[in-house]
Amino acid sequence: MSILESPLTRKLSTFVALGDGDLETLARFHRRRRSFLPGHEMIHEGQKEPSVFILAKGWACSYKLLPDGERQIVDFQIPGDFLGLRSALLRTTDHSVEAITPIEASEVLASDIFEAFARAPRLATAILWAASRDEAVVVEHLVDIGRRTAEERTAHFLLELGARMELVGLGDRTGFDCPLTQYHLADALGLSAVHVNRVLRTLRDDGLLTFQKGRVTFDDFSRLTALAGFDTSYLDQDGPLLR
Amino acid sequence: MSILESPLTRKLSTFVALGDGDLETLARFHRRRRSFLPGHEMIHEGQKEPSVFILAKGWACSYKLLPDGERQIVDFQIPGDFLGLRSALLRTTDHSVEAITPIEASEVLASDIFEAFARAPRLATAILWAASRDEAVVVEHLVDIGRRTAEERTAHFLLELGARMELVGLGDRTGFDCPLTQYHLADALGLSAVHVNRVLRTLRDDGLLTFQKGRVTFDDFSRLTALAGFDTSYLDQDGPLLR
DNA sequence: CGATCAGTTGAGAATGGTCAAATTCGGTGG
DNA sequence: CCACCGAATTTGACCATTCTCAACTGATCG
Repeated sequence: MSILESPLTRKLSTFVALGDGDLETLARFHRRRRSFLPGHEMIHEGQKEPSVFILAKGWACSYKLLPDGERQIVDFQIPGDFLGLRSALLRTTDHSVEAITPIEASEVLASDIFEAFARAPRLATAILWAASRDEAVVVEHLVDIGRRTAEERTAHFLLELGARMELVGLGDRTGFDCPLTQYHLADALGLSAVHVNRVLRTLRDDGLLTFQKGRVTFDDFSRLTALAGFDTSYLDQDGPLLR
Repeated sequence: MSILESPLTRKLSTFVALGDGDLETLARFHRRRRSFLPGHEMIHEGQKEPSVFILAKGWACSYKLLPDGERQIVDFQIPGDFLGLRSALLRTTDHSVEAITPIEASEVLASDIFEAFARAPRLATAILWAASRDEAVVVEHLVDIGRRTAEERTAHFLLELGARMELVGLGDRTGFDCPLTQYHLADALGLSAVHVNRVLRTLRDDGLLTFQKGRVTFDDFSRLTALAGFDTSYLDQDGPLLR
């Protein structure tokens, strides 16, 4: 795959048009190709040397574990997303990242990123934009868990994933392929797996959304966005690409 | 107050020792002093021109409102914190910020920050560190709401605020002055104000923590941290300043 | 063909919400 | 100094969302 069609390039281009120098620097990020199997813990909480990856293929999740063994999934990462970027500057990594599917990723050294900041300011801005957007996603996730009912929350979260998949060309408003289990959803949404199951059932029975056999189908997109109160503006992705 | 004793300088110095050039650039951030009264909405969700402030005195909160009028507070800002930094690169601001107490702050232009990146790379790194730390705080807040019980959550949240206050010289492990109402806490913790009241009561009755008359008192710091499972490492503040 | 893992369903319990009514407390004006 | 006001806090009674435990189904895989 050429750098021009990579999910990350596609995503960053939503924000700024990248020049040849930017693309060249970006290509240099992709020299250390690595593969991981499902379940592999790519980044460990407490790690002293930060690792940063760019996800090219597959899904991962970042999470924190509590003393009692409970898990909170902070976010899922899809192609084009950075893994571990936030911890690049912290002296110890504050979360873990696990491969959900088989993964192909590029390992990036923190020093490569800092060099890029000096060499390709346009690209640097785009990377900071991606980081800001990732944080906006986490903030909206916080709102999901804090103030939305289980149904609104589930609908909102899956709509967001759909919008993010669409941005990298892996989905549209009919739905997207989704390798998550109901346990993953439960740990992300702060619910029990049993309750997630019941919520998915009522959403399906109401003709709103189907989560089955590795695919999320938006059965009634407009009623679903209304139920969830979903407004894409926080994703800041209605840019050059879409308009 | 000299730039050397400002809460922000104190905080950033935890991460790197700033040189004269850095301090000079930092001083230049403080040219536009502004004051706000309690309740004033300093930053509005949906705003097209981003505003960034550095908080010198007082407390603020960043939040999002839902269609049904419910509010989720994302974070409280205390002296030394940035307001609106995350939105500096997004094309429309994704949250609002309101003054809780009377506030003194410096307004910073996004362009000033970018200039600083070119001119004072050490300072730039420190600012990115502060932004990463802010995000780590939001992530831990997500864990609070998603996977901790109301009591653990309340204890953890107040312990975190205490640690942050300590970093800027406004608190210690006996407690800190805190202008929040129980409604603020409720909107931050994803609980009802009534339940927050009950939780605070049991924490007080158990001799763990007192939240009263504008002050949070840690009555039994070690039992409290044990209950909350509080580990400061995500705050990444055990740096030059403290050891 | 067992074993394992994801998904389903039911019943009862618990955490936290809602509604409504005090009570306290810091001001403010008389 | 005192009466009063509004905001914040407190408490009780009842309700509902969500959890836990437990059992059962169905698909996949060596």
